Amino acid sequence: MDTLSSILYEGIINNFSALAAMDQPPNRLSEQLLEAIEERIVTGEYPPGARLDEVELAEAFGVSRTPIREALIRLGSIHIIEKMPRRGWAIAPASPRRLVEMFEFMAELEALCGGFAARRATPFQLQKLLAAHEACRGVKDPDEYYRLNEIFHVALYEASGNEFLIEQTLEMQRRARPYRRLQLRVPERIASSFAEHEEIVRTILANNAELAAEKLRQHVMVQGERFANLVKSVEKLSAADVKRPA
Amino acid sequence: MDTLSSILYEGIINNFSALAAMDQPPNRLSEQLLEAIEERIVTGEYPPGARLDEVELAEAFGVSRTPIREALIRLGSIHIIEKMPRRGWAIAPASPRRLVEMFEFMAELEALCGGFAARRATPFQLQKLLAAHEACRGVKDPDEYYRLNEIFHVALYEASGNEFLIEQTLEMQRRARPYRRLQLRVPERIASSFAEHEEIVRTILANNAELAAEKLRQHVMVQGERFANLVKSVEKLSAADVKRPA
DNA sequence: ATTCCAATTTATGTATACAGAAGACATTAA
DNA sequence: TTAATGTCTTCTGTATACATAAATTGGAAT
Repeated sequence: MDTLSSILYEGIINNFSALAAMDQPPNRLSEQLLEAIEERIVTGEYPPGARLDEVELAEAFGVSRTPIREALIRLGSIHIIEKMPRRGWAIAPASPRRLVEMFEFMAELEALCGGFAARRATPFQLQKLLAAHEACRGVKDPDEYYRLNEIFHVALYEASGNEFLIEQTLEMQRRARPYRRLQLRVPERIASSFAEHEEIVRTILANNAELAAEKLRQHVMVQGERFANLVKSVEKLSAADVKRPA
Repeated sequence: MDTLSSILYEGIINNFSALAAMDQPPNRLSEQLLEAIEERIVTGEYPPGARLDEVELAEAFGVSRTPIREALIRLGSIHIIEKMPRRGWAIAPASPRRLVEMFEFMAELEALCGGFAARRATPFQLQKLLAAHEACRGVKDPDEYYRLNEIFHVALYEASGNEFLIEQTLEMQRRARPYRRLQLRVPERIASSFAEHEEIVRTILANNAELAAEKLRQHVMVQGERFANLVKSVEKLSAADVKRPA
């Protein structure tokens, strides 16, 4: 399906000599497995409630249980899956409620970044933010805009000047990304998104922390516009695919 | 030292037959190792910056690398330790700046919880919050107050009603714990802390989200009162204890 | 003497083997 | 027919063995 899967598939064929050798800078078969499994969870290939059997997964990916275990443990640590006693791992149901809470939290983190940025951003950071914003101007292609949009947001985080906050927000962004994928990226949204960015940048440049925070909260949550859709789709997905919650 | 260590020690002596058999309901040697290692980190036995070598730990606890690895991976997932490429695991070193950023972030999370609690807490949650607050009344012993204080704050998180936020804040609390150790807990602080709690609870009960958030920000950051001390001591500590940053 | 290359050692990730406990299934007895 | 007990199979956790990549050290050459 994606490059990751094909790499892994390649690995199976080559009995992993290729994969093991391929390991560029970032080693970690388990890392790739983590992402692969996360991907499958998010796409619904492994639906909420489904069991994740170590042996099955190991066979499916053509690896031993060890890296699978590692990946599962890490997925468990970020609460994407849960371990039931003697029942193995299961995908934590991504309830609509949880998604809302997650995005609400994300919105607050971004608001925090915006507020800090308005108060403390250095000229250099503001310059980068502005540049990232300008790079979005006139972009029509949704995928391209999506990419540049992420860069803009990262620039915003960095303008907060709090390394710790930046790390945390980046991680949240990563965690939320799988679910964002479900969102329809309609072209009409691009214009309004860009307009909101514009306002946000202005507000930050004007050192209006409160307003910047509020605008960012709105901006992230406006995804709630299509959020209803997202939640609905997940709801259907859950209702349809769950075999038995048992 | 603690029961956990002694259990593990017992296990070493008995070549783990005892331990393996002891495994009441919650098996998991790795779980115990996780707690044991975290304990040692929190108490400062493994200070910030220290390396955690898999084989050393395995030998120290008399177990194989596997459960140690599992524990380390989990500690890494919650950012209590970090894995440096080819340098093994290490307890995240705490520069004064990073500590400030961390507590600032923590303060914002708590403020968030407080704000949400003021807006949405259920009567039951408020009741629990109030109970946790009352439990602190009149407590003189710093350690005991510290313990009850944590319970109060957890009750606050839970009153936010956002599961995701709760998880995140609890994780941050856990993450910050190793560094809190450095704080001097002076008895005089107890009274003012309690008074602040009192105000916070009142404000939340009055549904004043903005003010509750602000008071919590202050409350957590007042640790900044002794924060200067903390930072200073860490600064000295860093200067003195670090062998070579390499 | 300094630098570069090679070789040996160490560390880290993965595979596999093993053990113990829990659950399931079947058989027997009441 | 149902319940209980015993066995067998499966599953999960831990240990160990192995392979590879990186780092360090030593030697040689410039």
